[in-house]
Amino acid sequence: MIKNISRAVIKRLPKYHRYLTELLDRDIDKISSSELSQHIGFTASQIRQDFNHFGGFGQQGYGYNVKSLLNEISLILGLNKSHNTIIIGAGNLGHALANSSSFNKYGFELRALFDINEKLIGTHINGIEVLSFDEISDFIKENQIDIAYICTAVSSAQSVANVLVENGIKGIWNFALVDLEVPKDVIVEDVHLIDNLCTISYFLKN
Amino acid sequence: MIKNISRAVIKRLPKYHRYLTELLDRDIDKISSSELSQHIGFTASQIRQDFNHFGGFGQQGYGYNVKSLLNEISLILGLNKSHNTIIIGAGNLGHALANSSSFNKYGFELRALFDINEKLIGTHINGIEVLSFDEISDFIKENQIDIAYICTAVSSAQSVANVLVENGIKGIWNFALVDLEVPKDVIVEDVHLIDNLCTISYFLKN
DNA sequence: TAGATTGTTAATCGATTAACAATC
DNA sequence: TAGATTGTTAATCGATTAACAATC
Repeated sequence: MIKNISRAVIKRLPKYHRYLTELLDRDIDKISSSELSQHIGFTASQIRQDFNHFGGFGQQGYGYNVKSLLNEISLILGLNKSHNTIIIGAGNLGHALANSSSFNKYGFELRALFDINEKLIGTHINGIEVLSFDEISDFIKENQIDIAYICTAVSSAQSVANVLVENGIKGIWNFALVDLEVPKDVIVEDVHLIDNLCTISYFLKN
Repeated sequence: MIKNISRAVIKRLPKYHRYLTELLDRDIDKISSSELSQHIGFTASQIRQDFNHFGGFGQQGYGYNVKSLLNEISLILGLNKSHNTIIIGAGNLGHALANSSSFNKYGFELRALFDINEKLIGTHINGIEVLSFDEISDFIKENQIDIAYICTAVSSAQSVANVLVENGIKGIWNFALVDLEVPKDVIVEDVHLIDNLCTISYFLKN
């Protein structure tokens, strides 16, 4: 994809993906932008614009073929191939993420967890081993890891990120409440959960 | 607040809050929009616009007083008073959220977890009891619960939401991968974690 | 008073929506 | 061919940025 697609568009793609998967499961093979609009909540116009950023996937007078549209969106999102992932920090959150089955369905395959706590090292979570953080460099290289989830305390998140970057990790999913500094070719997605609660709190008042 | 403030503005407030708290901890009592801009990454112009949606908190020629600005933002977000919360679903994710200490710091106080699994009922997580889902109506009324976190499977999320709504809950933090249908006076914030991974996957390709 | 920085208006930019010609 | 619905251009809307007068 050479064109610069806005982040807003990209953020809508997973929702399309999810709903189209559901349609496919229900053996529905055709959908129009207006039908999609009713179910998904975006306007039909926006839906057509979104798809046309990547080329026309539909057919005039007919609509979109569910299977091929889903396939195109999977390709755009890079979900056609699987990703090897690791978790750094095997605390409660690391545990929860390691146990999440839905990531596997999308091809995000957890290869290891890492921690510095001796008591955790060597244990298994959902069949995946917790390794010593000291081994992370070798592990990343040997296992072609694409994406790392940072589930550590705030105090160690940046130094963990540095190690990840040094070892060539290009995708970081950061759960620590800190803005990581990384080279700009490294993708960081932050999940600052407390921000969500603040939003709820704001709207409860209003 | 009568004016309709855009969601984009609200979503930036927690970041201001976080950075101002840090400044306060470092005993810095004054900051200008341009200094704030350097640290936080938004433009100085946007920062001033953001604050002026709620009234002028600064002083010309001086800047903003950290303490009073932080106080104003706390008030806007409704963080001056605490919120009673509950978690529905005491699985891995429920566990992780129950153990998160940062929510307490912002005044979100967990009062109970609920589950239907007999083995979990009666146990404690981080000192908070897991109760039977059957008791939820009484509990919500007796404990003035404001916000509920849905950490159940997709299949039960909507029915859980229905029960919450019936019992007057106005704020729902939904971790299940489903779009809940609720009356429009109920605030729902979704955390669809897989969407984040899809975004990372997209940008890794590009 | 002079310098600094806000508050606020105007200009720009980008995203969404509307409209309709193209075409299946 | 007639009807339906896309692809695409144009219009609108909203959010961000720039500029500067107000004022501490």
